[in-house]
Amino acid sequence: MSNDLACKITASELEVMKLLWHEEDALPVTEIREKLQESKGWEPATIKTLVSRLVTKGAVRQEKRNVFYYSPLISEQEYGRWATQDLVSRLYNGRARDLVAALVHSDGLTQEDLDELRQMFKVED
Amino acid sequence: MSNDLACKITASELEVMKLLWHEEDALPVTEIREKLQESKGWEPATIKTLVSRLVTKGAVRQEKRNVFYYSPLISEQEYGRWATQDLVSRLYNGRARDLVAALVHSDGLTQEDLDELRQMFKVED
DNA sequence: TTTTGCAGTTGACAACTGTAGACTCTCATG
DNA sequence: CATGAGAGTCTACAGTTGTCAACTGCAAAA
Repeated sequence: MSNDLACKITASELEVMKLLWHEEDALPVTEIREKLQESKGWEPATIKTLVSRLVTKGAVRQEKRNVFYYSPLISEQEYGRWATQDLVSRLYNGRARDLVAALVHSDGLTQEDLDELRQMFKVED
Repeated sequence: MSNDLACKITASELEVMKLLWHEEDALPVTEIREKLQESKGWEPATIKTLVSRLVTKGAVRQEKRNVFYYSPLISEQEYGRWATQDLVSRLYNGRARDLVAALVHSDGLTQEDLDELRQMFKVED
């Protein structure tokens, strides 16, 4: 809703973002390639395309050192909020509580989850 | 995750589903058209396409009376669960509680929401 | 019965996605 | 300095999505 452009991250691209989010520093493609090649079985070309598209979309920064280094321009939290809000507005007419309610009433949460959430709500006052 | 085929409902198609979900009975295209034409500004052709695609996908039943009547084959809850699970698995590595946590820690919930949720968690034991 | 409007079906077409090959240029290594 | 690996860029191509027009028949109105 807010950050329109940067947020149209597709499923495949998201995998790249997740990798970048979990690293401290910017990564050279080499490393991105290595990790995703193994975990996703993608060809190097595919990975290069995804990274490029993310750069074009403004979701990733390309920083010139010897070789380009890549780091996220939008944070995981930011994207998470956006994606969640998107779901909420598309499906629950903007009523976020309905999303939680649906989650609670489905089998999506373990007892442990519920406990932890209850805890969270206690503190969150 | 579960109902793979029927669940690949796109954003536009979802608008049709939402309309159908909020009706008791099956609707003839006439009515679907009227309502969406007004609320979405879509051409009749567009609406017909969306309905057809939903039928093809098995998300909507086409029932022959004088003219075809349409009704949802998957429920709003069912789809909601699927979409939520999808988000959770794509973004939060399957940890549903993280989604809720993100929601709670963002500004996505009003005080009222929080109250109601707290209530829900109390009962939900 | 003829006409006409609209439901239903097909086709269309551009943009976006998933996936990947090919080409070029540069840097490290021999 | 020459060479080769691989980073970066371009191109490609099929499938999906958002939008819609054109055609075809049926059923109601005239």
